[in-house]
Amino acid sequence: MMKGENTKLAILEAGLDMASRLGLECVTIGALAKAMSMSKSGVFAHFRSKENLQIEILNHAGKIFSENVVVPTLETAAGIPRIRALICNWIRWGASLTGGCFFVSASTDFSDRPGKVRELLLHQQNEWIDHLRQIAQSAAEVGDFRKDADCHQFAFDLYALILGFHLYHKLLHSPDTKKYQKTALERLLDAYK
Amino acid sequence: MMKGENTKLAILEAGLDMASRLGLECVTIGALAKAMSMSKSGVFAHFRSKENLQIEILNHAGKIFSENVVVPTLETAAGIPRIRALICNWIRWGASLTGGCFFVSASTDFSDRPGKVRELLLHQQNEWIDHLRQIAQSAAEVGDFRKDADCHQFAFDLYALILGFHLYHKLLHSPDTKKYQKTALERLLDAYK
DNA sequence: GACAAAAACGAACGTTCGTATTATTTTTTG
DNA sequence: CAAAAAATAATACGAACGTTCGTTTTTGTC
Repeated sequence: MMKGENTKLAILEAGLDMASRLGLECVTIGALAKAMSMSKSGVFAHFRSKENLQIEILNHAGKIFSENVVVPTLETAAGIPRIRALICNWIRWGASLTGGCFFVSASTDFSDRPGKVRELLLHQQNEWIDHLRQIAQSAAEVGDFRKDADCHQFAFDLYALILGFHLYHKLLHSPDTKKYQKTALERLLDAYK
Repeated sequence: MMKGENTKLAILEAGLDMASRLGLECVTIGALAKAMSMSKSGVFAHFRSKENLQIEILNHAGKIFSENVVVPTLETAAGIPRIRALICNWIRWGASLTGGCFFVSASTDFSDRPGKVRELLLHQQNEWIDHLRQIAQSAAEVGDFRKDADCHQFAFDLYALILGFHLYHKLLHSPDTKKYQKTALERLLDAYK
């Protein structure tokens, strides 16, 4: 009753990392079992289907992401400081997984795979983007951004910046990635002041 | 000698589209055979290994991409017009495949899959980014950009913009994607003038 | 320590994966 | 039109896929 929850969590942890590397679709129950030194059926029993496993990985990732990236920024002053904190946390989150940000992999992986997994991912991504919009909104309210700043546009701009960082960092291994990201962020913030 | 080349090209065409949807790793010889109404072994014979198939899809995509996206812009005046033409062509290229830009899928798919495929992809992406840098360079030379514009930075900025467009368009199906992209592009170009 | 519940296991199911070998068709060429 | 060559199909292989089942081990409770 207790043991079960622990191993399940450990499986999700391993599954999340594997998904960050190979994509959510390529997380295999057999490989997961091998990584956990468990039997295939032992792993399977926790989820009862692969779709369920994917959904639980998605939810687990969302929980961690919220706790480690989003929530801590609420202790930072609203406005530009909070935006900076969010980017900082996001980079740390990406670095905590072998394959980088799990949601970037999952998003490209499932953009053409209809089903419950895709629907949940879509919901999570919309929430994330809405959060980006909200922090822009509060930046406008505290005077860090113009009053008439287009916050939807800002969410797009910031997410694009993040995706660029991810590609340069994870595929190209460009040593200047951080510099590019910083420069782009400063220019972006300036544009909304 | 003739027939073979034709069917091989048709297979690559189908494989490219499948890869844009499911990712290059999930392009399966069996599924490809079904899509072509051929036998598995008939498809296999053209490539002799899956890794070869992936490499040939990658090269085929690179050829089409060069012909349809990069080369045509050389007829446009160097500078900002050429940059606009490139974005325009890139969007059309993305729309020509069911799953959107093949290289976006492939890049996230293979960023953690060592091997020849990843090496080739990396080479292609570096070439692409260098091309982005070059068109910024020529924009600086014709006076559309500042003389001291950081062209490496511009390549990063523009690619990030493209990735943002891809996500908004392909996963979120946001109806405002085009608007966001246009606004971001104008601001980006302004920043380098 | 007994006992029920929970968790993990091992074996097997049918299917699909990539690949190899062998046969048959189709196309090109002399 | 037949011979040579190329292209496709047929068949089979071992491995891995997700899943099911029945059994065994481990765990928490009285």
